[in-house]
Amino acid sequence: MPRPSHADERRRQLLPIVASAFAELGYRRTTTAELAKRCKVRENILYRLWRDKKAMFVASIEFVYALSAETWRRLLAEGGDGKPPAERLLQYESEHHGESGLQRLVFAGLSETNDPAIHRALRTMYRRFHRFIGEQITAYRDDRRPPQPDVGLSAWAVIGLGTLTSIVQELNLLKSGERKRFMAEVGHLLIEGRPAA
Amino acid sequence: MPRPSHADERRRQLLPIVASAFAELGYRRTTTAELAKRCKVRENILYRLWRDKKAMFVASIEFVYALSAETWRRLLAEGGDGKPPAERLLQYESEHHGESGLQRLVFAGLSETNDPAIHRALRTMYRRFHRFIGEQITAYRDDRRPPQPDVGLSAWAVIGLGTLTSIVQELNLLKSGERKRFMAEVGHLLIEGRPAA
DNA sequence: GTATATTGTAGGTGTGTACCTACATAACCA
DNA sequence: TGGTTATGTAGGTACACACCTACAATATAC
Repeated sequence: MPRPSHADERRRQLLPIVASAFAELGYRRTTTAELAKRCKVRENILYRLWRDKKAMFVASIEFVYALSAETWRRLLAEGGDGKPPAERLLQYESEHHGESGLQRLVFAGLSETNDPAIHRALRTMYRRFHRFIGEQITAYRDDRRPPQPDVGLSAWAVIGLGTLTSIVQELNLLKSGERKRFMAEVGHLLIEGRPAA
Repeated sequence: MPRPSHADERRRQLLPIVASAFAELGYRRTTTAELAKRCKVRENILYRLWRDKKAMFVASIEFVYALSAETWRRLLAEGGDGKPPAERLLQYESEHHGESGLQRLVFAGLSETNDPAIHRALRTMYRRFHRFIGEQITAYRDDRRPPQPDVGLSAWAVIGLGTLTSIVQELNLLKSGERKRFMAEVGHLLIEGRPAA
């Protein structure tokens, strides 16, 4: 029998490179030639690992989200000297926002394609994202002080907060310190239902 | 003397068509050929009105924002049977969100280009947007009930709310009714600093 | 009417790009 | 060792796209 295929492993090796290219350049400007160059392989090797460019993009979305979620889970698991988990998440994101490139992939997927497969991938990603945030908010909340806004709505709003933060960062609309304050104060308001002290 | 130039008027005629094409297709997929077709002119006529494709895009951003702001101003001016202005704005947007295509232009500008002129145009647009929303929130607030969150932060958060709503709509993540409720409840929380009754 | 500049038409051109074909090489299993 | 198949190399193709050139037509001011 012939050689066994190491395609899965190869995909795992190259996906981070592919994803970061898409996040940096968007969908259209990320040419398959550029991808090949960054991966240090020939184009048609990429085409042996994924059916087409679209499939590379979809895989990138899934990869980047999985990576982010994993990072957050680790952060939350490492035990937080008393601080509430959702607040730690927000603080972490206010310092590392944009690093994963997730938002840039979303913008690219929304504006550069009308592809149903890509939209499906984004939808699935957002649903997972929303559920994850919702779980953190629920875990964080203190039942003793209602009224608090609906968890589902809060979770969407927190995601929107992240999206806007990423735009604000991209366009240099707020300095780093202001951005952190924005994230912390509005985040608190959305989660707790009242302004921070 | 020769014929006078009607270029300004021509630009005003064509800009709505150009802008809606960019909003619908993004930057890259909006080819100059497609623009010409929709405008029912030859390509090089567009190139006589704007230096290049980038200039057409920048003009579109300015046009669409000006149009939105004008719509909101008219809405607020027409006197609102007792309702507070910011709430009417939010309600209006929850019903008409996405119609202007402003958010799609932002996504396109952010993901499909790295052009400084385009980023400058987006930055200016956001600053105006932020100031406008801030003014509405200030006008709306009731001084008798502190504590309320910082107006500047609230205004950014409201913009973020709009952005997320547009993504949610694009991806069909919430039904229309849920989207409206989201906009109303979170908007209230952001502006007033406490959940709606 | 005529000179002059604005409009409109027709057709490139050079480049970029997704994806493919043909073939050489090397790893694996019997 | 030999047969089979994964992996790598080199080059190509068909098309799409931003932008340009050359020229005809037409509207205005005198």
